[in-house]
Amino acid sequence: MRAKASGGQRERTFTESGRRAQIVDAAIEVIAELGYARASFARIAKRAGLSSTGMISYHFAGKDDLVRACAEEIVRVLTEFMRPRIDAAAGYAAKLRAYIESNVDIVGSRPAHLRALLEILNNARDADGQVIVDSAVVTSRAELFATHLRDGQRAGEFGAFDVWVMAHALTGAIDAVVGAHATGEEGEGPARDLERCGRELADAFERATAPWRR
Amino acid sequence: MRAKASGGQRERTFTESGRRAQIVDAAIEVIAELGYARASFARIAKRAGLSSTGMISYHFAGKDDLVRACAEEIVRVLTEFMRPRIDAAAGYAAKLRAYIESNVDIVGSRPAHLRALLEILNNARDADGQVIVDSAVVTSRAELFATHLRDGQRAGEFGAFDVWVMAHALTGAIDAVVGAHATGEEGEGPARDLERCGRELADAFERATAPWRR
Amino acid sequence: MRAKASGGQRERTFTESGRRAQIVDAAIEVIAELGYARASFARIAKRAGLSSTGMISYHFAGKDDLVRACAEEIVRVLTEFMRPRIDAAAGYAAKLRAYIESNVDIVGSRPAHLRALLEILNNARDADGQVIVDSAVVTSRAELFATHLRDGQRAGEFGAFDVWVMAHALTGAIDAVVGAHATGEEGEGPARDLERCGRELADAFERATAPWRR
Amino acid sequence: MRAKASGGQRERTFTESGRRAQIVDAAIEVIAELGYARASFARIAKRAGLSSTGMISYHFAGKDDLVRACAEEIVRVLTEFMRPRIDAAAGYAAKLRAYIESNVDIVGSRPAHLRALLEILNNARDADGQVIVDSAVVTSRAELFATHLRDGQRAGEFGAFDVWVMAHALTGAIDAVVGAHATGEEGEGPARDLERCGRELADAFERATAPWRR
DNA sequence: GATGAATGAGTGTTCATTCAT
DNA sequence: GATGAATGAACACTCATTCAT
Repeated sequence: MRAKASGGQRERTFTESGRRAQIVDAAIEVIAELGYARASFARIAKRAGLSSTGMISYHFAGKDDLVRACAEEIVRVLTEFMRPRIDAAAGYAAKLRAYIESNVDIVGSRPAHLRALLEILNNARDADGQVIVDSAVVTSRAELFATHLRDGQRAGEFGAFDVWVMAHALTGAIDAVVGAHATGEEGEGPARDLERCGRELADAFERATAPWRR
Repeated sequence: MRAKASGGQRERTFTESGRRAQIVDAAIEVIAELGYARASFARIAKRAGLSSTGMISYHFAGKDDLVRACAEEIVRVLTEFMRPRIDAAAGYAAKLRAYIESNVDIVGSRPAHLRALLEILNNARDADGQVIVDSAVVTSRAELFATHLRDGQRAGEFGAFDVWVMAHALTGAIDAVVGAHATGEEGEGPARDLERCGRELADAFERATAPWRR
Repeated sequence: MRAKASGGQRERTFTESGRRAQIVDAAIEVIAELGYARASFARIAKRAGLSSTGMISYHFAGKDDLVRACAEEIVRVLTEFMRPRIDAAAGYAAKLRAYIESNVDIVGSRPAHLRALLEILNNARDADGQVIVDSAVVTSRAELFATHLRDGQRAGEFGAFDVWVMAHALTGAIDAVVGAHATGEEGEGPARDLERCGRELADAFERATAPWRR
Repeated sequence: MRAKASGGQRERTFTESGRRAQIVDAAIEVIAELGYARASFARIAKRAGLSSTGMISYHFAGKDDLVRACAEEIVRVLTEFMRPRIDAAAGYAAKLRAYIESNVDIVGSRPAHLRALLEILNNARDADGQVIVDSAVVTSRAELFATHLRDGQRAGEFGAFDVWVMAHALTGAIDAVVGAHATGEEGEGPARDLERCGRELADAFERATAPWRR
């Protein structure tokens, strides 16, 4: 009787897709604003203009399912934002810079999506304490980096560092800078605009990854 | 009837200190294992071998107080581990390397402490959604970095990067590498030992921060 | 997911109104019987035939909200009982008598409502120790008296007493007589029926308020 | 081993009496300030400068016992304050006036004692919901009034009212005026000083009780 | 399809009281 | 005499989920 199980490939009616999208959007907003722990069905339903939480349970198999749907939607939106800029760049180093800069820039146009994604990646666990979306999203991001870095090394555009370490350092650094900026903590010094932050970060990793004589 | 408020300066009896320490240790373990959101008083009490959650409330003014006590204990332990190595290093660059390497190494000897600290920093908020331990710990970490980097720049050991961005990139990168290693996700390639990860990460930031010709 | 906040103007379904009324009735009974302090959600739920206290929280925003709803319901019932008799009386003195007598009589038909109201007025405070329903009910009662007395003085039906003192004396006297009668304490002497008590009290205040030569 | 059972006639050592008195004083203050429901052993112990609530349980058989001791102490103090003024008055009517006026005046010199007494009378119940101090204190007050009024009637100083009703009206009126004044609610008009309130109230009951032609 | 009332386990916290020391 | 750690029940309240309608 129930649709549920977002992993399934059942086709969805328009209204169901509409409701699902509406709920996912509301959930993303609430998670971004209140954090994962405080993002209850009740608050999400209120934000979505729904009269009861039952509606959410009706459309999603459970909280895990909803969270996964949110993560997928966020990744879709972020990718859509970053893809063109990365594609436009020529060469591994340039693509890496495009990735970093666009990832940082995104905090300006989609701050909620980014905050929500970080919340989900850091906190979402199922009843057994297992991470919910990690393998589907974050690993792929790091692995994607790793692949890119390895390819760039082979092409001679990068130096001889450990790609696994560098890939994770990269994701962590981006998230931290973005997070610190999003929470308004800008420290002393000249007002920090996003573009400059992105450029600085890209500069740092350019130096870290550039070929060098060992 | 307890002075509670960890900030207080009331002297504590031996038994009370013992119980507090016991509870803090249990809380750190539970937070590390189950994540902050699932670390309830009930679970912490069970882990500590306590008969009721009331006992925790008896020794701590509230969850916030317990969490702060955990953070302080973790920082104390981590500092104790890292301090000698950092002090032994001579020069800004060497000290930075010592910090990074010892911070990564620590995941081997105190994995729970590190995981718990990250959980707390990322998730612990009070009823109003305000971060609980940030200013006392994480900001000071980034600010400490920023100060170190700025001093190093003046001494000519570092290049002309933005210290705010670099400091946050540094903390984020360390936490990400450490976190990825702690969760057992080691990707492909040769088995990654911690020391090598620390060295690689230190290498990367050495290149990123080294003086260069603009 | 309920609009809650009894002040809200959301329309309610039939079932919801029913449940709310049912809970309010149970709460009034429990407060009257056990006193405000002992009127916990658990006891109210049991009295209302509900399976859990969560149900009460579902229909009311909190204990304060429930208590306010109780006070409103009680005032509604009491007003319904007294209004016709007061309206039927002609002149300030006669209306005062009608108020006092009907207020005392009501203890016969709605003893729980009266006891509960007194309990609420005397004890209901929020977390900060602020009175919950005072301004809405009890003050208005004393103020209403004061206005009535002042108008009666201007019309020459009452003497030259201080209206503030008299108004509070009036409310206090009514509540005390009603309370003493409700708790079954009737002292010695002939069995005291309610009507006679009301008449005696009205007589006393008639003498106290009647015009006199200073 | 334990002293306890305040009703008992065991002689007490000096320190024990001292501790008891100290606890009773603290309890009276806390009840007056926070209300009966919020006056927990923990708060009373803190106010008394005690390190644990165990101390209270050691000296009193339970909360009921402590509350009874408080009521007795309050009545003792109030009586001490009022007795001389009442004794000095000659005649039933004059004594009644002295009682009312001194009772109102007392709010100026012992506001906490009065508030605490009202809190106890209105709220203190044992586990079965039975009033704790009523028979010992409040009834005696009303009964004392009733006796006084009856004697005055026989002496021809009072009219032919029902003494039970008048006695309770009197206690209720005094408590209400005193309570309203103590909570700062003074309404409009000229600043209301206590003496004037007492005089007004005494005037009102003088008129209500004075002999009249039926 | 959709609703919203209902559930029961769970949250942190406070409570009066006990008891070994 | 006195202490303070410990207890366990109770508190109001939130949670994700279910189910008759």
